[in-house]
Amino acid sequence: MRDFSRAEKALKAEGLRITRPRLVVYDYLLDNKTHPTCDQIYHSIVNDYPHISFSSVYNVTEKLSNSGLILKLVSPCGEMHYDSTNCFHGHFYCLKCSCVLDLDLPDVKSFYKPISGSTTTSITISAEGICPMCSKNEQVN
Amino acid sequence: MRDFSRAEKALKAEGLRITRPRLVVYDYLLDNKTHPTCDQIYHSIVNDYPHISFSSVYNVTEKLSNSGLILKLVSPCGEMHYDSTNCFHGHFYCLKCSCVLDLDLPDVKSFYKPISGSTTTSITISAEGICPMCSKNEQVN
DNA sequence: TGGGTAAATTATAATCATTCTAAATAAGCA
DNA sequence: TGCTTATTTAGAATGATTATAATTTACCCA
Ligand SMILES: [Mn+2]
Ligand SMILES: [Mn+2]
Ligand SMILES: [Zn+2]
Ligand SMILES: [Zn+2]
Repeated sequence: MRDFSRAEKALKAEGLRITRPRLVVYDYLLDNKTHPTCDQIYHSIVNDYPHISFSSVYNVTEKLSNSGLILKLVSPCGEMHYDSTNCFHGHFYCLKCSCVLDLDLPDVKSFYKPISGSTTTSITISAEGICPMCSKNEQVN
Repeated sequence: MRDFSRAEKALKAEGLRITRPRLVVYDYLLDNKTHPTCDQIYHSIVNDYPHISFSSVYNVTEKLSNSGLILKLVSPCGEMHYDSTNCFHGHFYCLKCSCVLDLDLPDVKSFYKPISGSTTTSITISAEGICPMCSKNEQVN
């Protein structure tokens, strides 16, 4: 059994009920900064927690992202990835292996000018291309 | 019958075959800067061109975006929108009415530092929130 | 100008990530 | 401990997009 204390603390701080699916999914995201999809989360945790359902992974990621504990990212092909690093940063999407990498970016508010009369909830900066690993493999082939 | 000369010229310049679906879809996008989805494009043009198929709208937008004539945008909920303004600019996605608005942004290359060893194909900057129209309507209610 | 050929279109079926539904279960409070 | 309500769960449904395969068309060349 893993130590879920960090996940538990964060859930409590948000006033969310402590449940096994939430602990397992959130702890997985805290430990794995790979920006997984729900499918990847499910398959990564189902061995250690056989009773978890696909539905719960979807429900939990939805709840956690609505509460702001995690980020919900949409890839260039429209698939949803989740990220427990919830402070502002950009993402690089590899067109070959579909991996998602973090980008360090300067403060975005310095140049963002909202449309007059609009309210902005979030800003996203992303890039797509070929990741270092795939670039290396291409040279070999 | 509309004047498709601008669309035809651009298709020729890209070495693409001139077909009715391509002319109709591309001309529609040149005239309507609303960032429509394939579904919206189809329903907007089907009255004037009853023989067009859904498949063709998907095929044409795919072909035009692969050739660079149009941009393919992915919304925060993962749906694809198309834009005949193919130079760099950002987009604002309204969470209420799902409209997509253009954002003027400074040159992005000034602050983007690619991950070492990676190749970048494109950079995207987007914001989400409530558009001016929806903000105004909210005040009334 | 009229085939020939590869490309594009079309209708339809298939895919598949995500959402919905409703019954069973469990968290948290008194 | 028991109550109330939120959460979980399995399974079905959804819907945007993609795949398939037959028909049609663009356009090159003789
Ligand atoms: Mn990240
Ligand atoms: Mn635009
Ligand atoms: Zn890669
Ligand atoms: Zn709006």
